[in-house]
Amino acid sequence: MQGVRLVIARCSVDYIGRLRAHLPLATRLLMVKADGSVLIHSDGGSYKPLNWMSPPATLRVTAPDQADALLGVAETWNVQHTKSDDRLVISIYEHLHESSHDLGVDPGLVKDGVEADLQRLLAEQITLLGEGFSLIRREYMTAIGPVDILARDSRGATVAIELKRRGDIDGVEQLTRYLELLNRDPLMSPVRGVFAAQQIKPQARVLAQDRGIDCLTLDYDAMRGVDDVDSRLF
Amino acid sequence: MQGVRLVIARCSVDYIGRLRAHLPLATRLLMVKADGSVLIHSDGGSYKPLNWMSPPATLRVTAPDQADALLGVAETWNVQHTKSDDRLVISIYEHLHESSHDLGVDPGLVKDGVEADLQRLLAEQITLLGEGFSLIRREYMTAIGPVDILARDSRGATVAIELKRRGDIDGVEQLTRYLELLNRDPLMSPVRGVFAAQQIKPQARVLAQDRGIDCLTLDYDAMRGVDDVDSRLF
DNA sequence: CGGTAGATCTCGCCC
DNA sequence: GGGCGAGGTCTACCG
Repeated sequence: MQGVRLVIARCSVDYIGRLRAHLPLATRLLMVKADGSVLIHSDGGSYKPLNWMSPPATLRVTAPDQADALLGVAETWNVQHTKSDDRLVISIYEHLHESSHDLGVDPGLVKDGVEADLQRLLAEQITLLGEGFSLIRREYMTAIGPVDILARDSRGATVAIELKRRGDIDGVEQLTRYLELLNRDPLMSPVRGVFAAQQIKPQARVLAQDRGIDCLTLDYDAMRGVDDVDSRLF
Repeated sequence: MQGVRLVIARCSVDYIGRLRAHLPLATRLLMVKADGSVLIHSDGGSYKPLNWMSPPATLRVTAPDQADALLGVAETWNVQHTKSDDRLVISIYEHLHESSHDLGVDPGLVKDGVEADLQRLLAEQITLLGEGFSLIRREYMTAIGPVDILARDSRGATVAIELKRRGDIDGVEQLTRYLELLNRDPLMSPVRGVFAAQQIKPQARVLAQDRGIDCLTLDYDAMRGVDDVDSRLF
């Protein structure tokens, strides 16, 4: 099968899998995609459906059992995830609308301004950290994960930089773990830390200060302005 | 306006807000909800739309400017978030299908098996932690957040329990912060920690052990089996 | 309103 | 496939 199928129906829904969830009888939009995934939307909420089944899955439509038939169920949709025990059971009481549409393959979303872009720009403009700074490398791998940026300051000391769009307490914990590890290496030690983000929350700033970590607030628009115009995505 | 509007159209999309994102020309499903929110779905992916605008928002349809008109744009949708500068611009090249449906208010999802349920069960079955354990209280508030469960062991010592469905390294960090704080209170100290989860990842277990935190794996189905049948949701 | 933490998180990368 | 981190995270809850 190909394309997306749209159904408006009065239905109730039960999900059994990582947890259990139930939707009482109401009119909803059911979206069935080609990969067997199903989304159940109401009029409202955000982009997250009320309930759903992730792909890959298979939809099997059956007649309701006698008990359900007596309650007014017209047909039962069994949506079974292909790789797990996750299951969605949709009881259709009334079919109000139905249509199918072939959309074709989507070229996909192009993003600009995510953490990776910020990292690229800061690596290019490493002297934002201070005069005489030089880049050692981005995504410096360690046993417990990658350090966003490793640099050298004007006196030759190593600096580990943790980069966030929004600087939260978790980011400080993350950088702390990296610093602990890096400072165990006598060839690397002493390594100091810089917590750089577009916005740093007060509590994160306090925790960073408490641990001797410097904070740096970044202006993405200004950094992008410095960047070569040709390298922009659009 | 009321109800959900479904449009199949050849379109391109630009989002400008917390970041920038672009969708090249392709055929997609546009879902416009009563609160002005818009979802842009392709045939594939999971429940997350390719692009979207969260409510509350307003949709304003205009004629394309001359440049866009020459490129084949039939109409331009401006979706403006009501409370921020977030904006979605949808360029409609071809309207392939259109329908509107009144869904009414949804009664909403009923869940069973989330962390709150696990917490309630563990509080009721506190001796799962060991013989002679007694509950002090759930959601014990501190300045840095709530401790999931505070209990007393058979020797009268205080135990802080951090509960997760999936025990990750972050949960151990979280519990460590709580223990640090609680142990600063001489009336409370010494407080030891227990990290309880349905599944505990190896790295989290190692970190917990390193910090003198006990780990406990929980069997939700067994715990629910012990629970009074009448208290179940469905 | 900000801070904290959960989520059927989803998504993407890299080992 | 598992582990790890980002996300326009979103969402609920509590101060």
